[in-house]
Amino acid sequence: MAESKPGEVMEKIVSLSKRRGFIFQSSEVYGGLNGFWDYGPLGAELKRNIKECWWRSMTQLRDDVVGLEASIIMHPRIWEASGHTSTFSDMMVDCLLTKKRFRADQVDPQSGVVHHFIAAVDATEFEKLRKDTLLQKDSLSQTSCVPEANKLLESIEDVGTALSKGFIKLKPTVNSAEFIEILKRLGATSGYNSNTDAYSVLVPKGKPIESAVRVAREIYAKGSASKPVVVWSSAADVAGSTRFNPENGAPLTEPRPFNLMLKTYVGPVESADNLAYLRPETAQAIFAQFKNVLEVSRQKVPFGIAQVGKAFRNEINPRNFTFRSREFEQMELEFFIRPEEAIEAIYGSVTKPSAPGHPGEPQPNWGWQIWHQYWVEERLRFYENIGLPRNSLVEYWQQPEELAHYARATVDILYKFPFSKRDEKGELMGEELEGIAARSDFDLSQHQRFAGKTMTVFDEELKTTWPKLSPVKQSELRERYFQARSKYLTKAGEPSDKGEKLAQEDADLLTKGYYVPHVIEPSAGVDRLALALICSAYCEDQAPDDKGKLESRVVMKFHPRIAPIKVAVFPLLKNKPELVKKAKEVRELLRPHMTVFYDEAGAIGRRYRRQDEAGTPFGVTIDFDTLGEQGAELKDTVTLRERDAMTQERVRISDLPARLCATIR
RNA sequence: GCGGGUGUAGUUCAAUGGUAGAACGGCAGCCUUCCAAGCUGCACACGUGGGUUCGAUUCCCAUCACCCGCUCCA
Repeated sequence: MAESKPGEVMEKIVSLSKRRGFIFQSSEVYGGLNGFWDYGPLGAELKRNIKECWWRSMTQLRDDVVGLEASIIMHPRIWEASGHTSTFSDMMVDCLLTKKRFRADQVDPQSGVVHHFIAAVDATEFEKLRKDTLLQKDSLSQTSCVPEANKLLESIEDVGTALSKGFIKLKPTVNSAEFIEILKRLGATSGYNSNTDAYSVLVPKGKPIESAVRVAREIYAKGSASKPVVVWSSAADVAGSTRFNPENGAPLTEPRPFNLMLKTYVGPVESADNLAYLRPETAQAIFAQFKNVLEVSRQKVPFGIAQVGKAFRNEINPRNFTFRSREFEQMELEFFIRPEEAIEAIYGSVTKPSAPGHPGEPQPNWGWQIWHQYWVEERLRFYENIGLPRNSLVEYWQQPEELAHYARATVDILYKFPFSKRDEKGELMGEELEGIAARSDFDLSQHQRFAGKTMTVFDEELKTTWPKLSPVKQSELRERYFQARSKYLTKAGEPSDKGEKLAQEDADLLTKGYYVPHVIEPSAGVDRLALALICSAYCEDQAPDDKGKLESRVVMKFHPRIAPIKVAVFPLLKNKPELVKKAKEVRELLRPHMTVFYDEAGAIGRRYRRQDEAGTPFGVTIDFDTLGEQGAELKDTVTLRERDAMTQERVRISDLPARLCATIR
């Protein structure tokens, strides 16, 4: 990473992304669309490589994980079961003064006196109006506003001190709606400026009206009037109101639904019956298809289901280039494990983590904690394997208060993006690339309840082991499992008698070898990873020009495994047909094995530099030696140029495929 | 969602109330025996919509987008 100012690095990366065809703004010719991005030729290759690396390491190189590719639109009930419908459609209110946002159901009810304000006038203008009216000034009479202005002032109690108090009180006989009408007419005919919005402010009982006036003036001051004099109309006692900000008594907006799922309609009719959502995460499809996959894959718990696919969230505030987008791609694994009661029944004990770091090859008696640790370490290895240095990553253990209610533990893997916040020591804190969550049996249990279909697995080993346990052990394990199920059902909102009954049934099932598996979920963002790899690869260094003078060079130091183009093939000169012919032969030789880019335009140094910006790790140049002009021993050898060190090496053409394939796999 | 800033070729930047230049990049050609050489030619831009004006890329308003700070991030 180049040592520039933080904002500048990001700007350079954004501009290079466009210049070289990594990332474009979506719908750019129409002015763009907030939160959506497209990948150009190099970006598309980069993303493919990321996904392929992930897929290979998660499924093809393992025995215990299989794949799934589910539809983006699923049954709406899935999102009820997962909790997305309710949490995504919370009613939210905003404080009109501080703009702070609250969940409507979490505002503490307040009691006290509500002061109603119906308008505000600018202090300077009000004073001018008052004087002009008293003096019957021309400016008013010319627009025949005198009667209006007179009527306005007559409606007010104690006009003289209104300015110093900061508020106007209407005479009890005055109709406030008529007063507003006069204000508006004055504004329309003479340009007299006022704000006719109404606000109410709550103050505790016994507090003077001035404290309400102060809050009201601040609210009006955010509008047109810089020094507002507010118009007070009435006050009333209230009890248990949730319409005011508990912190300052300022009014809150009407509760507004706040749904972060993108909606669509299935079928041609836009009715509530047809409402569907674009999935906000890919994980739920895995849970919903759990039984089908289990049935056909000949897998047994512990095993996992992996999926790569698009997801959509109607983010409030897309930010930081592609980092927070409304359409994005996820790579998720749901790894199903036995509940600890089953492990203990079968193996006598449960293995827990004993030391930090990778715990090694999975063992059948591993408990959820060690499985969780295993996946954290596996994922860190993955990132290092595709070129993110360990010191650019942060392993962050979520604090208990940060955990989602169903999660037992979550580790975030963060990458230190240039736009990351810094801690008090000035170190980049990092932004989330992936979360590895231990989610207990929450998800499958939810779908079991909502769909009314069993999500249990049958464990032959458990069934045969259980009868051999001592009655004491049996009842201990059964009780623990009952308690766990009972806790879940209570949290899920089942009435206590029904919850108790269901938990007893679950506990009975355990003794017969059935249980709902628990799950460890490593969930990563493809686009975030692509951005991290681009940021990590970006590098400015010095390279000599053809006269040996050092010039700055931009080079994308992608790991060969994920580099969009693996090798570029150049004839040294393009006007020598023998060189061109040979170079094209080399291109065809390599093409079946990797992405190859052929370039014959311009000087050779220029072509190297072009590939440096694309992040192509290798350049192969065909020269006159290749043709055998310097003798037979150099015939059919080429220059292999390495991107980062710019070193050159003489390599036999026949050795090239194996040589290059070794580095890109 | 709030506040501030910015929108001119692919990129980075100029200039201007009378419809725009450069550098680099791109393409084509010539040349060129290993790190952005040279020469010739070509293509490409005032984010969008209103308003003011005889005339707007320029001034005003709105909108969209991007950046920064807050807010939010199940």
